[in-house]
Amino acid sequence: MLKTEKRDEIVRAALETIAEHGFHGAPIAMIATRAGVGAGTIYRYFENKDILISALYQQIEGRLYPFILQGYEPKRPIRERFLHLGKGLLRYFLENPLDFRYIEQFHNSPYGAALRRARLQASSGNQDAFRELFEDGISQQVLKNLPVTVLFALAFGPIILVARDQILDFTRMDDTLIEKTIGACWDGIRR
Amino acid sequence: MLKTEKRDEIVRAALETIAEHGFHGAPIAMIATRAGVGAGTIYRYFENKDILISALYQQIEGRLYPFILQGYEPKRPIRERFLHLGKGLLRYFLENPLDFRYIEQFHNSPYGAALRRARLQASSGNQDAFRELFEDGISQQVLKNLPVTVLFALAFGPIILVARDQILDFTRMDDTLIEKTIGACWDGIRR
DNA sequence: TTTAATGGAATGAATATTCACTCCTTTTGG
DNA sequence: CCAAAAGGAGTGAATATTCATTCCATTAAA
Repeated sequence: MLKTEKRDEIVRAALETIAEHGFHGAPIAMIATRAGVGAGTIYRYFENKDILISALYQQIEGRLYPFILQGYEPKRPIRERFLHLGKGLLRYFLENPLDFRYIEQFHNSPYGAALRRARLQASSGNQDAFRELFEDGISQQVLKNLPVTVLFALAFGPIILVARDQILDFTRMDDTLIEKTIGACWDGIRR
Repeated sequence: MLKTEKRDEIVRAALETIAEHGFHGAPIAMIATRAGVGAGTIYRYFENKDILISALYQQIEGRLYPFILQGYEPKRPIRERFLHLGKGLLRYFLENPLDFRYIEQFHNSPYGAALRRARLQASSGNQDAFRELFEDGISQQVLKNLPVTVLFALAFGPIILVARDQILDFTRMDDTLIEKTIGACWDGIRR
């Protein structure tokens, strides 16, 4: 097996295990077994578990943002841009439940809080699409005049809950329902 | 110290510790110290850690629902009822950050999923206020015709994110802002 | 043959849980 | 009314388990 393949196997196994059982139900030994690799081998690729966890998060972001921004046109009207981003995000979550679960775990842990705090300072360059959209929308008087954090919450809160529900098998979202849901989010933020 | 006081001390210490550090950053020994109690004592009141965790969750629900339902009038119009419940919920979360953090921890763990799954079967008698409200609203054509799970998401998703933001010190919500936020949630669910 | 990579047993730290004992309150017997 | 005994809550050191991480004998690559 090539070196990069082995690394990928480890990352994949870590994603699966952690998404399914949480950080604390995912011992290194279990990840190693699932990756078909010795426990010690993991430490040849990642200094320690924390670093593996952070690297995995970054890797997921590296898939998520390009997916959402595919075909995104920053010059179009606010509404259209919002629907694009919102639907993209929800679709990504629904199609990649492991990534979604992992992101949730991450954000509900000290890692996540630290990350967000860091990003409040220097904007990270990817979430900026959203921030910019909201700021544009406010100044054009298309969106409600609320703090950006609140607009974020109105837009993404429902997406997160809906995704969680589907993954736990409490709902099944089809394309029409996705459309309607993001439309409803729009109703929440628009003026 | 009376027996019930001691039990209360244990529960209080567990809430503090878990809300602050998560389930796994809250060893029994730490909870015991904070409660001013021997580690073994906890096991006189709770069979094991899992049972303590569940009991604590139920206790929080036992405070939350009465708070929200205070002054709630099931005969009033849908909109009014929704604003009442929504504002009540958000206020409770903002005023009781430990409870909120705990609830979040709980729902993002296997405990939470299991609980919700159980409740889908036999409706639990307290969340029913919300379910009833949404079902009424749909049949009266006041609310969007969407699955109840989606309406839940639209209504509570933003509340949860906004509460989390304030607790992590990313926003500060005052009364006006609470009002506007719940109003925006209403815009999301109304037809 | 030499070097690097690998696997997985060994290690030690952290943890939940148990249990033998202490101490105080209540009950009993005189 | 008092002293002795019983009951049971409380304790925290001891135990058993679970982990992340390290180490080194073995294997593969060069």
